[in-house]
Amino acid sequence: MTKKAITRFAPSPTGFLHIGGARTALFNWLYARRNGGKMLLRIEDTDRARSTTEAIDAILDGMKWLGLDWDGEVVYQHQRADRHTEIARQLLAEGKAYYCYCSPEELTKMREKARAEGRAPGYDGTWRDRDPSTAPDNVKPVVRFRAPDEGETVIRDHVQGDVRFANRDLDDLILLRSDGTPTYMLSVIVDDHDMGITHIIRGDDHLTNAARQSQIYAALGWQPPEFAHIPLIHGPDGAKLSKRHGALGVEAYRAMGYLPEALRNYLVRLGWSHGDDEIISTKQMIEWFDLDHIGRSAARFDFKKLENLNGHYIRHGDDRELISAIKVSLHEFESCEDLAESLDEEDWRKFELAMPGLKERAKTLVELVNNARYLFVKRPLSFDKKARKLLGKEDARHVLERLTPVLENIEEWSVEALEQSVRDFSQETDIALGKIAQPLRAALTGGAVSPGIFDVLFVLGKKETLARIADVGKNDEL
RNA sequence: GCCCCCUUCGUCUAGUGGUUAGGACGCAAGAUUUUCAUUCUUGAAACAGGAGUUCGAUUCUCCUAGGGGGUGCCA
Repeated sequence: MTKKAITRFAPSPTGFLHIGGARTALFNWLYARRNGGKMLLRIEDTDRARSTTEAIDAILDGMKWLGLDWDGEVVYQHQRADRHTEIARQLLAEGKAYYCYCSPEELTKMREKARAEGRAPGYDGTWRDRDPSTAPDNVKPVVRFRAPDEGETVIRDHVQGDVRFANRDLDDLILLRSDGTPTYMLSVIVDDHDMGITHIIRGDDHLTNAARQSQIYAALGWQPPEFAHIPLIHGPDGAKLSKRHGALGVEAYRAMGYLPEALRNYLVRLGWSHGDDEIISTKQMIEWFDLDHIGRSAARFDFKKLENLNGHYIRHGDDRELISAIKVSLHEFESCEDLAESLDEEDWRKFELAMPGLKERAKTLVELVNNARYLFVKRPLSFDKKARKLLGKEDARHVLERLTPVLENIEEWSVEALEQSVRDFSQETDIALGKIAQPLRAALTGGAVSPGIFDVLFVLGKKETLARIADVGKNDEL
């Protein structure tokens, strides 16, 4: 029996969970779930100055919202610093690491010089074999890894294939800073090893690190995990994702009215495929996900496609679940603050009742909520330009007058009965249905666009419907 | 500069040493329709360029161009 996969998602808490991170988390999650394994969560906060608790909260919150749950407790990397330094000392004792007394200024000069001469701009090994007794005593040293200087390091990557690096291009990286704290490069290795990680699935930007890390694994005599470096996500213009395009935190997508399942579906198709399948449920993702079908080129973020997928999941969503999703985030929807404050039990009941008609015509939850406004407005309604135009016509108002008794006489206020009666009225009076429905829509919703008119009638109820129609008759400004 | 990676419709992608190069989003046209949507039908739209290997390359190799990543006492 093969060992169960243990993956990890290891964000650094310097900002929110952006879309690229979310996809990395999703891939790790899917791979673990697919293989009956575990996905661990580790916060890479070794850079204390840049790590914030707000960022940690945002990341955890984002993952929960996306439905990506992790196994076990969250590991905070900086809390394991002692263990990391212990390994650094071991390397030092074995001669696989050494003290370096170069000042930051010297290093900068070194880099500039190398660059000017067209060489690889790494550390030149000044202290690699130098006698520590010649060290200046006013300088606190860093600890550097003694990397092999010849031969090559090859990474067998599940996405990128075999990638070869000449060892002379990889310099002696810093393990321990001059203040004694461990760097990311040391910490990841120790933690991944100690946590029993079997597969590292992370962004392409770590590919070079993988080579450096595998050298350290070798020095330690540890077996490196399997690697899968996934391509980055770019903005619509092909440049690195920035705040201008899609590099928003996942909570921003929630605030824009996207559903987590839509985002998951969109994200999984960005770089990974399963034949021609586009609409993929989470259950299917877990069944199908593999490393072999991850593409090697960067993908651009396309809001239009996300929107389309979101519309699909809204249309096919369960009414009650959609209501819950709206309840959770209504307060953060743009221009919906008023509703977040004012909706009462009865409003929510009507909202759910109207959902079948509403969900057919919204690509985001925000759009859906705004389309539902006619349900909550208080009489007398105000009318938009198109509604005014519709109701401004003499004969349109006349139609409403003639329709009123018909509606008054309806006993059973159901969509079917309503439709039957209005259609009969249309036949008898020889007035086209459109000539009835449009003024009616304007009178009842204040606009020219809405769900099916019989839905509107039904959800509003007899009393409110009649009252809104009557309001139009009394309105002199139309 | 140096190292590494990538390149199929506008976008996400499938695919194969011989295919009318497939799907999806978007776009266009049409049908349905009480508005808007939905739904359905149809259409336009791609193998970056150049060599080579081969009977035959989109597919394999090399080069060029373009794009991306790395190059920190950041992660």
